[in-house]
Amino acid sequence: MVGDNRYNPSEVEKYWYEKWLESDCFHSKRYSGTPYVIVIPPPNITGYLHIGHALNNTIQDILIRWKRMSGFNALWVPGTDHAGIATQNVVEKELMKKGLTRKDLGREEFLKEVWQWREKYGNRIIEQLKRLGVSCDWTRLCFTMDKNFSRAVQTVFVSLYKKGFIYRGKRIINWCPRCTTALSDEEVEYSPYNGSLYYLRYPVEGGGFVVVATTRPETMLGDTAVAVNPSDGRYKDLIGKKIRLPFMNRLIPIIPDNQVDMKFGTGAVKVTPAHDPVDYAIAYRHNLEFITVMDETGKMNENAGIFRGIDRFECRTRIVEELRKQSLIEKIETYEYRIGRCYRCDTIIEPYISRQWFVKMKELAQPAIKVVMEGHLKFYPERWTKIYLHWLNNIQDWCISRQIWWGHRIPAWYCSDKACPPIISVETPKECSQCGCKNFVQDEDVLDTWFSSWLWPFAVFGWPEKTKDLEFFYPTSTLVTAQEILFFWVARMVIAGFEFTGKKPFESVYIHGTVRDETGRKMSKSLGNAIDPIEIIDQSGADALRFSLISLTAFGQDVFLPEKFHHKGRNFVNKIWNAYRYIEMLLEKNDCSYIEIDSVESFKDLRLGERWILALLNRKIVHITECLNNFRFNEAADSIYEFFWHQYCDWYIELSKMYHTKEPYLISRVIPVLVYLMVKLLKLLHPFIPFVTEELHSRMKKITNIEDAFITTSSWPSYSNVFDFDDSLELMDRIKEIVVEIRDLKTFFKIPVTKDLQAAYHGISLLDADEYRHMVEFLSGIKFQKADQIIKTHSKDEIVRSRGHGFFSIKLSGIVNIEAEIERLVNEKKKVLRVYQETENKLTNSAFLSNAPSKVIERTKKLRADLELELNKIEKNIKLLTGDVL
RNA sequence: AGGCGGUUAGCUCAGUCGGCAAGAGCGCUUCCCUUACAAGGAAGAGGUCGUGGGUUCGAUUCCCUCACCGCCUACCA
Repeated sequence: MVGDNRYNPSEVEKYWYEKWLESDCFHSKRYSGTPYVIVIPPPNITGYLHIGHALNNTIQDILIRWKRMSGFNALWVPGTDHAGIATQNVVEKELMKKGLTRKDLGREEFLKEVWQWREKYGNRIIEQLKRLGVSCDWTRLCFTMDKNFSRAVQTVFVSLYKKGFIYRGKRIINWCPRCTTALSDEEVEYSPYNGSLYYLRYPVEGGGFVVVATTRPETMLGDTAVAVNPSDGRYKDLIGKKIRLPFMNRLIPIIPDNQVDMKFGTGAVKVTPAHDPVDYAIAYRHNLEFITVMDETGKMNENAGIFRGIDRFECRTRIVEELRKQSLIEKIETYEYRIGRCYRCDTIIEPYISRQWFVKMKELAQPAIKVVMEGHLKFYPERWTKIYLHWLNNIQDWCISRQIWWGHRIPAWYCSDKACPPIISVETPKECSQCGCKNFVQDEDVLDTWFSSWLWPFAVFGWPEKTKDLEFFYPTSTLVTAQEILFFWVARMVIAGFEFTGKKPFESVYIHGTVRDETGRKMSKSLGNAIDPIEIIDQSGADALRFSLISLTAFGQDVFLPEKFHHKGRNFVNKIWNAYRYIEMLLEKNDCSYIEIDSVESFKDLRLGERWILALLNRKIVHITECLNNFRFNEAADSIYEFFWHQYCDWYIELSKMYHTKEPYLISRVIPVLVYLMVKLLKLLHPFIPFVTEELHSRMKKITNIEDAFITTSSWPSYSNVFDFDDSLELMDRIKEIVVEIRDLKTFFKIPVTKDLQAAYHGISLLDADEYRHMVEFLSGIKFQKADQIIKTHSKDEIVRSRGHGFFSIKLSGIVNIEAEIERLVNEKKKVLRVYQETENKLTNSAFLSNAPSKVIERTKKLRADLELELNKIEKNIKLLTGDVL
């Protein structure tokens, strides 16, 4: 026999991935057939493969392999994302080890460093993806900083600017003092924070105090007003009066504004227009002064008076101390609130006023809303539709400039000498049309990484050029992604799709759940709770990882992974491996070197076992295909698992052992059917566990007439009329029932397996047929004789059982524990009686009879009949055992 | 504050249109190293389907209430 009894994935996986690549198995055809296209959510070049990637990419791979086998011209475009802030952070950290900052190097040198880093590590995650077995077309590997991609980004910027959708303005934005850059609203993550609410006493000019509550006392240095609600009786008289701001000695007005919540704090709020979005809005309405009191690193600046040069949090402490000394602290309450942090470095965000570039989103968003409203772009699960629409309907302007160096530099040019309006163009301008000067400086800032990612579905095909690829492969088919980037990426891609190509970028979006640990936390490196997929692949193989992950992830539901989750797939793959070994062994034993599958001859004059398993295969093919059509991956995976293990292996393979070596039926029918099933099952399994199926397919090729060079480029199984053996399904179920009943009886009475048992049956007409009786005898390990008299001649060493279909008895030479059997029967009777009663109630209920569909009534009637029969038999059995004669 | 998801076996979870004698994997119990597989086989135990109502002939499933867990949005300083 070939191979170890344990499947060893490591060599197999390496071998086949190389083979697939060598043979261009994952290439799409230019340009024929019906395209099915997926673009990968490009992983960040600084990233390592985590379990979330594994799930995301396994799903895509299942879809693409399934579609490829189903005859589509399947294309999966891979790529990576330059991840501006993250990558810059990584490289800066490297520099720091040498005691250098990016500023020491200067922009140009620093970018060289980053490019070098990316050459060295940028494809690390791609290599990890390959280990997962993903079938991307690697000849199309894209990067968001590729030349053509840059061109797409610049083109988009210019186009939007010309249409008036991009503007530059001084606004309050989210500022990360560590990354020293602006962030968009989406790049800020909020989390609970145990802080304090400080009640500050502001002296009113002319006597008295107003108490204001704040969580950030240090911002008081930039206060330019105190606001109260105009309908707040407490403060009516104060409106229009002035406050002398502590430390700054500045007079600031008390103003009325409806946005002030009377119920919160004291109902009076300090207004710091340059450091708070709400205050900014108030200030805008009241024409207040904007005073910035911090610098870009979060230190207090020259406007902070005596606190200049102190870090913002240190300043907070100092100010509170000082105010306390001056009796200007009313009280301090502990207060939990949500605080925004930088999604890249976790630093607390400072709302900060600065000049940035923005995209007006409202109008651009309209087609993206419409397409979903009209049902031309669908989300799976559907509930994301509402969340998507809610965001788009409330969309805010998008801050796209970043004060970093790594990224697409903003194509805005300023005259060196004069303050002309910026010139926006892809190329360096030659001459300013306003002042005629020829010297320009380019805007220092780069664009938000997502400002390039949102072009992904068409930029990967060469847009803005009108390429053949674009024409043929775009729009793409399905986008597979996680909920976290629905706004960041998905919604913006739809917007960009319509704005720049006039088309939706994809037909449907499947949003899978987030992978969490047992306690419900997101898996992340910083939490130290991450399961490393590469480690699992090393140990148990990519197939094991993929199958386990998919099987455990319900449609669109978050998944909580227990520690040994991957054992399910590992054990399953091992089972498949061994089933194959059995077939190979069987062929050897029977001198079969070559099996012609799909030959009409093999499917003639089949017995029950063959008819049954083929009919079941038919059903499975339909069901699994249906599941995949509906993104129900776990259901598909579990369905094949059940069929392969618990039908094919547990019953059909076992049944095949009933035949003697070289028995004609074995050779002419059983072996071909076994092989046929294996061939088809491997195909059904291939999208889920590509490696082991390819390996076994290649082995099958040597012994059968299958011609496909690779399973991955072979065809998906379909329903076959030849196997319309539906009558066999119920019949086989009954045989299985009888077998299980006998096995149970044997276990119950602790009868050794090997013991050659004589048994008799009565009233089970099924067993009158030699074929079926032999099956039961073989599978349950007893020998039958027909004996009508048995139930009348019960003796102590004979045990009688029944279930639905009659009686059988087994003659034992030893002692049987009659009491145990009686107890079991009594319990059984109770159980059956309860259900029988429920059924009876239904069927005597006229409302049920008149309202329920006839199908349900029929089913219920049949159930009642079965239960009644069973009850009778249990009772008779009890009588027999207690010695009552019938 | 609003929205969404969850609550089913000891654990992790399925369960589509309302009708099942409510399922799986792991774990557990008993037996078995029977020549595909001990990462295995056979048999079995284990559930008031979160609470309280409602609709219905019939509810794990639909509606409402509440509780707890989680997530996402939001300008309460």
